[in-house]
Amino acid sequence: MPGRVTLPKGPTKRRPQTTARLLEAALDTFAERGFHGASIEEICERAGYTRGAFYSNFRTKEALFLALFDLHAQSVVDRLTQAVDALAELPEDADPVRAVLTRVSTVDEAERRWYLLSTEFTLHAIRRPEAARALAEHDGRLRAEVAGLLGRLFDRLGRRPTVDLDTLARLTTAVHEGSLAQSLVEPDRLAPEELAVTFLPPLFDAVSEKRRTRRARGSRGET
Amino acid sequence: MPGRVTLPKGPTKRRPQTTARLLEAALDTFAERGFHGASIEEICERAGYTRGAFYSNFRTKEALFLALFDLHAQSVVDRLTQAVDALAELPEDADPVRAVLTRVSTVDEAERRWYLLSTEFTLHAIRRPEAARALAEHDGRLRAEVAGLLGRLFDRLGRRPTVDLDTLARLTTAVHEGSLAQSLVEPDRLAPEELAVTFLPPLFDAVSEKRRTRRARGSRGET
DNA sequence: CGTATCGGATACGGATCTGTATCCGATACG
DNA sequence: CGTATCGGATACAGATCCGTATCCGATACG
Repeated sequence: MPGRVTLPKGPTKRRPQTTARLLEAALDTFAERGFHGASIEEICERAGYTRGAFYSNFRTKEALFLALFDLHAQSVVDRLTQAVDALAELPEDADPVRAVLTRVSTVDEAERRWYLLSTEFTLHAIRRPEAARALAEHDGRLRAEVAGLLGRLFDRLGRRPTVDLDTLARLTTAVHEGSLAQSLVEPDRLAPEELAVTFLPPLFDAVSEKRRTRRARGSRGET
Repeated sequence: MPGRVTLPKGPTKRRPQTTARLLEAALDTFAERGFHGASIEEICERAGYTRGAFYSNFRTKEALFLALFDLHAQSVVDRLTQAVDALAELPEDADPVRAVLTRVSTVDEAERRWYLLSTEFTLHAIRRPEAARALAEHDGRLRAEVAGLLGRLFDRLGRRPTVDLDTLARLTTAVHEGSLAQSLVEPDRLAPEELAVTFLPPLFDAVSEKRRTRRARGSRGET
């Protein structure tokens, strides 16, 4: 009884290639037309395949959508993790809050597409409790990451938060999403990082207190 | 040939009735299925008409969508205006911030539908610059209302804001929308007013200073 | 070199949906 | 009481789109 699970013998090399292209085309198309507005046909066309290829790789349009969401969700988490790591290597005198914010709130085309996609997924989830659970789970992971980042941030600032970090992460996310939306609607009226840069520092300050001068800095001990 | 513009003589009584029902059915349907997902046919069905009635009252599905948005957008402004007025009649010792917040962040079914609709409209606007202008204009009116409300709020608190009220209104909106989204995705994990109630008071405090005890309670504070 | 198998293309049936063009009943008005 | 006009229904033609069933070429492997 060897683990002969799913080891095909024929020509089994192109599959990931194809799925990848389909996913990419799907991202473009969903971003342009929205979930319902995007037809499977157009997605396949853009990817350079026919519908046969699609149904050979995904069961339904929704499955494709979920796969796409998972994929990019993961990339967001990664990006945030990088931000956390980068924080450690920041010069001691830099303003860590601003550093993180400007890093996080760049709005390139990818970010724009991702916003459209994830917002549409949120709408989808509000209507479908099952999808809502999946989304909540992902948001939870993301939020944990944000909370960790905030923890380190306070640490560096020599302050101790007086509120639940998870809840503060919720707020931060809300601000980020909300202001991203506004800056996408009025690209030349509102810089995407403006709200966060303006209000988060004083807020962070307001919901934390100066740490009783215990516990020295762990990682980098230079002045 | 004087200005005989649109003065029909025949049976001209039912029209507003019909449009109203169509609009209502459209709100339901858009909320359930989304813009693209909702078919004109279903909307008419729910309203108790056929497609003929629709095309007699609207030029296209998008026109219907716009009309619906305008209608409800206006109702939101009204609601906020009421909140401002109600503020004036609050007992002197009440916490005005909390009072306003709980009033604004009730999430009934109507609010839910409105969120779905306006968010979808936002997505639509991000893709269509023309729609974006319309949305920006409405958001502007709304924001002015919010800014006025904030102004009165600070006034009552005996504080003077140190930041631009318009920008602060942007932030408030962002928080409201963002946290509304989160509470709709996880209805039993996050109360819709929790983020606002938790963080806005300390933030408002942080971005304002105690007023130099001059100038009694007039009607409105200038810079 | 033959062949089993996999990836993807083609072909097809069926379901919607959209607009328009036309028709009918009801009402305001002379 | 007759009739012009309006509101809305019906009928129709065209356009997608979806999902499946089937077919074909290519490759890994014996």
